[in-house]
Amino acid sequence: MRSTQRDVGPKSVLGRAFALLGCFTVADAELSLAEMSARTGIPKATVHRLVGQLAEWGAVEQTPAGVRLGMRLFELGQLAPRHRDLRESALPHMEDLLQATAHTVHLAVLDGTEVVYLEKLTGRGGPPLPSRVGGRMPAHCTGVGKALLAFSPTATVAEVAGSELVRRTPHTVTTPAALTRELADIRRSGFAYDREESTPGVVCVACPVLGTTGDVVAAISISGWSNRLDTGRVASAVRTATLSISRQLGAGRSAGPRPPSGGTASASPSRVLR
Amino acid sequence: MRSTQRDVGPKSVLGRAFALLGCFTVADAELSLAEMSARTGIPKATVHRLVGQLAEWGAVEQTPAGVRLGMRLFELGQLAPRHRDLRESALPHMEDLLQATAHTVHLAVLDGTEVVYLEKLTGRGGPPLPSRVGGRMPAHCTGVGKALLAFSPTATVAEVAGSELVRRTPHTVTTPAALTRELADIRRSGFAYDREESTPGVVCVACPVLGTTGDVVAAISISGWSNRLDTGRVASAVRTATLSISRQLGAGRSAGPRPPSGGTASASPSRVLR
DNA sequence: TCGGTGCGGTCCACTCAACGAGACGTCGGT
DNA sequence: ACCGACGTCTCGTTGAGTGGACCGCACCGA
Repeated sequence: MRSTQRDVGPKSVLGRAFALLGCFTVADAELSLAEMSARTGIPKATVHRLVGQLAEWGAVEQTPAGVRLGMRLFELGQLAPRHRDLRESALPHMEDLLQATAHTVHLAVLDGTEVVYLEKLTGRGGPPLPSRVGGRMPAHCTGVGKALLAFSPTATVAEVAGSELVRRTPHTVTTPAALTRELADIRRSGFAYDREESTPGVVCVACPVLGTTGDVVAAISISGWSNRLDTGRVASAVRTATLSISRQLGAGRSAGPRPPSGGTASASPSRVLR
Repeated sequence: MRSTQRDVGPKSVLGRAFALLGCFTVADAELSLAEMSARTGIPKATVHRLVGQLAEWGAVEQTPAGVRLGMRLFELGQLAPRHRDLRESALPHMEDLLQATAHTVHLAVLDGTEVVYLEKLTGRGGPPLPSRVGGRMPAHCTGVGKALLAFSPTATVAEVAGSELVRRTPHTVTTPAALTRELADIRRSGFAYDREESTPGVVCVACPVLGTTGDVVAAISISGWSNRLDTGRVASAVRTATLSISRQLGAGRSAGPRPPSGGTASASPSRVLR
């Protein structure tokens, strides 16, 4: 056997450093130097030195048991504008939704062909969901993902349609044609549904959050057991929340409206969503 | 004038990269290459190259207007174990506190002589607070900070007492003696109060969250206007929440109880907090 | 008690990745 | 047309980074 690594990672210091940080996952919160060396293919002497520098700055912490991600990364991550501005505006409304419906509320943005969850308020007695703040899911099989795609530039949609549409449940949309059709529906109605497409027995409704220039910046959803959550009933609450947030986002400073660089798939998202 | 910089930053690539990332603050969410160069003292050609590498990995994003922190940092930051485990256990209880009292709820940990806020649920109509998720405050003038210090190893307390106790309001505790005295009170009662010591007109109650081995890992507080929040009334609710969280933390996997390496200031935190 | 094993940590001569002064094209303001 | 400020790119130089080898230690089964 030729060992499990063989990254022969990037030659740049930064590339190596990021490779080391990338070793950590939810399951592997704490690793030994030797393990990091094995995973990245970086010689242990180098790992030792790099980890030392990372620790000096607070990106990782050295514990008796090994190395783990440090607080400084968390602090820095919280400064990421895409996250900060949205969370600030959205959180109160998300809390309202949680109180009103008692179901799990998600806030997510699109990144490539995946969604990244920025916030998650878990409802009591809701289903265990694979989502996690800072976690990723394929866009095509989630409510938030479809809400985001429906109002995204055609290029973005094409990228997703061109990628493999992984089947996660029997109900997952797995053909580009079906996806395109559904996105058109979402554009018309303003609502995206996930009918047990990402997790069996779980449904959700999602609505897009529009920025000042009318482009999608995020999406919010409510999820719950398919037999206990009436998506039609809570849909308007979700839309109300997203509209409030969109309006609030206008108040934030923005470096002037950016030119609509890539034709949006819809005629005018703000029209149908008024 | 000799320019405002003069960092002559670390010679290591990582040091420079971190210096660049450190340029960003809440106020400066988006910077130009030239500005980053000026602030760090790194030649612009180097900044250009490093930012390119950082962007390649997603640590920063290059927009037409400049450079800003990227999503990848947020994602990584969410994996920091100290944050993740705590948030998972604490958030539901924090939501309960918010619903029950309608006041702002904080979750924070100690880092050096400062506290870092891990979570903040803002109550309706509460005072505008300087705290922010991922933000820092001096430990000696906040409720959470004192709750954390009271049950921290003596070395930690000494470090804080030895540092300058910045006066933030007329009520701020600014002498080591007064601080030590108050910490003893907190150890006895299990409650830490902030009586307009960090922000004028704002009070708060805080309780420590204990880990499996009985050492403090975090603190939770409720804050509000001094004339509208009866700290004595909500104190027991905070304690109940922190006790629940402490118990829940035991359920998480931990690499075996670590030996109590540094004598704790209190006789036995878990006794008084039972 | 003793060799084997895997760990974190250290050393040091080599070398190539990182460096940065400088040149260039392009804006936007005057 | 001029200027200044910016992002970008080039290229000869060099020292920061490298990694094979080694050390001391803790643990474990023989």
